[in-house]
Amino acid sequence: MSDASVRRTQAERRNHSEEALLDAAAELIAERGIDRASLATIGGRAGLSRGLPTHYFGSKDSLVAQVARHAQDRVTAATLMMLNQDQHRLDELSALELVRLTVDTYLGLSDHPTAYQRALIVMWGSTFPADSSVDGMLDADQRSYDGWADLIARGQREGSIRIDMDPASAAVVLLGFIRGVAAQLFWDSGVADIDDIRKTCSAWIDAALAPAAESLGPVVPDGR
Amino acid sequence: MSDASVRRTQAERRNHSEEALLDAAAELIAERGIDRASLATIGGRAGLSRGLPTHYFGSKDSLVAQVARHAQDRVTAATLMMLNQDQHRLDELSALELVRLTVDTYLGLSDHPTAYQRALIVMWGSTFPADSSVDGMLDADQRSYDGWADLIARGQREGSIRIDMDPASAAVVLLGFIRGVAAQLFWDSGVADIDDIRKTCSAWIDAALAPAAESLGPVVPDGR
Amino acid sequence: MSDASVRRTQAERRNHSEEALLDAAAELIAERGIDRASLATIGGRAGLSRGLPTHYFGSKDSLVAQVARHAQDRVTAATLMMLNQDQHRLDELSALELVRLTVDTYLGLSDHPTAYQRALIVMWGSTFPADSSVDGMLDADQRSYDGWADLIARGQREGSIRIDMDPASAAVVLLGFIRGVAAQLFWDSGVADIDDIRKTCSAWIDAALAPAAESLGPVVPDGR
Amino acid sequence: MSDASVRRTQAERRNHSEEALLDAAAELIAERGIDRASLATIGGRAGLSRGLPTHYFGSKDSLVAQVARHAQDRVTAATLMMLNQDQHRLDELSALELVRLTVDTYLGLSDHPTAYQRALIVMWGSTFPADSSVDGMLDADQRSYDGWADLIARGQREGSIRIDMDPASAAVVLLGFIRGVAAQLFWDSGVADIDDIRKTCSAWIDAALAPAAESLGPVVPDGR
DNA sequence: AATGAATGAGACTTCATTCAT
DNA sequence: AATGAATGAAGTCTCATTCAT
Repeated sequence: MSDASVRRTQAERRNHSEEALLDAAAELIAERGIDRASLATIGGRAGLSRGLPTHYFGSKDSLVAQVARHAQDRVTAATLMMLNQDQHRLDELSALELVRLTVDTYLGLSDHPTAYQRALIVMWGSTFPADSSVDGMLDADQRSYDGWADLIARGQREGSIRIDMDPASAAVVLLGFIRGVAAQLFWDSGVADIDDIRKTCSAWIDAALAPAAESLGPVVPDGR
Repeated sequence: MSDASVRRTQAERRNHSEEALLDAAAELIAERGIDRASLATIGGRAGLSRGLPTHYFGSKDSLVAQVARHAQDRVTAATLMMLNQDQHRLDELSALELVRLTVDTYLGLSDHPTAYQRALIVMWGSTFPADSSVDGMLDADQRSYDGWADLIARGQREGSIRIDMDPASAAVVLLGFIRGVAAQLFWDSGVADIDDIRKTCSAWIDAALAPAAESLGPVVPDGR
Repeated sequence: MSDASVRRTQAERRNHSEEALLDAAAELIAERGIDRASLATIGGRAGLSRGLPTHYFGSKDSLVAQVARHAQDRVTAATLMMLNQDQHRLDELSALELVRLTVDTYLGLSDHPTAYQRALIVMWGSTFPADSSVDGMLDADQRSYDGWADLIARGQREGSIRIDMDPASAAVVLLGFIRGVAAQLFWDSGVADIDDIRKTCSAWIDAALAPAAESLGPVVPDGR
Repeated sequence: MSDASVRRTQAERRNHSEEALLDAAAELIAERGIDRASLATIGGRAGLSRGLPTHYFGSKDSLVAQVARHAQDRVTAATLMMLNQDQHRLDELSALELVRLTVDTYLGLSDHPTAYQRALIVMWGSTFPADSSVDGMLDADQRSYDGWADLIARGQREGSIRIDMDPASAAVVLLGFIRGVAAQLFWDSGVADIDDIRKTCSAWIDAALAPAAESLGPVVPDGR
């Protein structure tokens, strides 16, 4: 057994090291931000040498891009797993319920967010400067947008989501909403009760997306 | 003497230079982020010397803190001005209307955001890392929270805002929402029509905050 | 067994790999210089693994030394072959004619220099720094000097080369001349016509080495 | 007096430091070659800090380019000075005499070459790799070529240089000759007597450039 | 025998900061 | 008051080399 962990093929060693580096990178990015997470520190945190991150990933940008991809995949997977654990029959849910549950699950994860979740938000924050380009975030973003927009459009077709909204606009708002709230939650969690906030968010989403019969009519009624 | 108008006092010059440095800093932070906006570049952009930022502000952290404060003040002032321009009698508005208008105005500014607005969002993004401390952002944040929470509480008292929400939680969510959407808008503005998004946001806020009669009942109907 | 032709012995494979590595090294040295030709790149260029250069040659210095030796051998061999191809009866030529022909042949090769020729010049250039020691170049240099000095001394004895010159000095000058011109040719070949330059060089050598007086008339007499 | 050296204007300090850095760079390039002369060492050798070279020159390439320019200027100036010291009336010399004297003077300098002279040769050697670009060497080269070609053409017009040579080709060969011999001299000076070599070179140049026939007799006529 | 994983020294560069002018 | 010269820490990246497989 101990043999197995000591004697490994080179491929195994490589895989293990890469994984360790990605994990360490995510942790340090979550802690310090991209710029202040140095490659040397990442190598050290992974229990490896200073030079290995560059050696494997070629450049910091490239490593960061990999972290972004990895993080996205992990978070998506985690969300899906949580959804399934909640014993919902996913295929029976309406699009609206799916949206609400996904967001709720995601924010629920935020209670004890993984390094990758935090890293993802931190990396999002790093894209705010106009000249900044966090490689790999654009792709990921686009995928997210499209996913949400599709889901919303589906909801509109099946009647679970109000139709007086452009799916694209709604996706932008929704994504901003989720990320913005998550960002607040991760770091100001002292400020307010997290379950309270989850409930509030669920209610918001319902109120905002549900076809809402008569409630929406008067919302922006006579004014603007 | 007639000199007075030409030769400004040292205090005036100092004021002017400080202002120029803050402007330049905001611009560069908006463009590159805090870490990549160097003091030398800031001095240069302001048309002043390389050493002046340190000379005036003592340290980069301190300069950044000043930018944060300055930015917050400016953005608040700009929002107020826009609100007044729209010839509303502010004191006649309900708290809900005030929230909606403020957000709408703020996002409207986002169409052509000033350097300070963008800098503010960028600096917000810089606070995401767990260990990060952008001096001056915490204060500002707290002030914002409190302001929104107060406004919401007032709305609840006067009946324009639903009462089944903790004002503190709602403030967190609201602030996350506004900032998150603004962040998306600044950099993905190509993605969707900005007016569409403003409308969507207004509708969301109404839906989320309005007392909403019967709409809330069935939202989270059977359980949670 | 029939295997013999397909399965080469290990010795053969080793030979082949070593050759491939030397070739690749020469190419990369010619392209980038010694310092910037990395062992990994050399392995890759040879179609072999990254670790093989060190494995075979022990160290970079050692590999470079081998390249130097190899290059010298190759270039000498190529020059001899060209001389023979030109169907001269080498043993009938005077020492002066031999010098002239050798130089001319060498510069003729420079029209389409091999990687080894270029590498040799590049390595020569790398010896210019005072502290530099390109292993193996010193030996090679000494051999070259001696060869030229011997040839010149022979010419002086047989009367084809003027006697008011120290053979050693003349060898230094001659070698500097050839290499310097070759270096110019390889990289500034656009500057002037290569055949023109060859002719000029031949004339120079004749003028410089021939026993004066009547020597210049017949130097480039009837032919070339 | 000591005051003067301690209290200097900033411009003086800057100038002094720049000069010191260029000198140190030339020395170290001459000793180790461009690649192995590190900026840190250059700063140290100049009695200044590690970071200053980049701080002033922006990049190593840029520093090297400045060294090249500086070196060329210095060497040219030194050669001219030597020529003048030799109490020749420069304007009375024929072009051929000028060529011979210049080369001779230059090689004479090579007895105790300055750091800049050696650096220049080393940098020339660094241009041999095909992909190499030592910024500023190309310009310098072109200027040298043109200068020599002009001088040769003038000699051909005035009759002191043989006309059966393309000035451009002759310039290439001449430059290769000088540099090649200088390269040999700097580092193999043990090999042969330097005065012998100078004489040999002078004789070569005369033999090669003089208008043939009767020219060779008197070339090294009365002594040297 | 051969591969390539891993290390760590050393290079260039950026930049906040200190200090002389 | 203001400038900018100078420093040195820290970061990214390259690469020869060592070592396990």
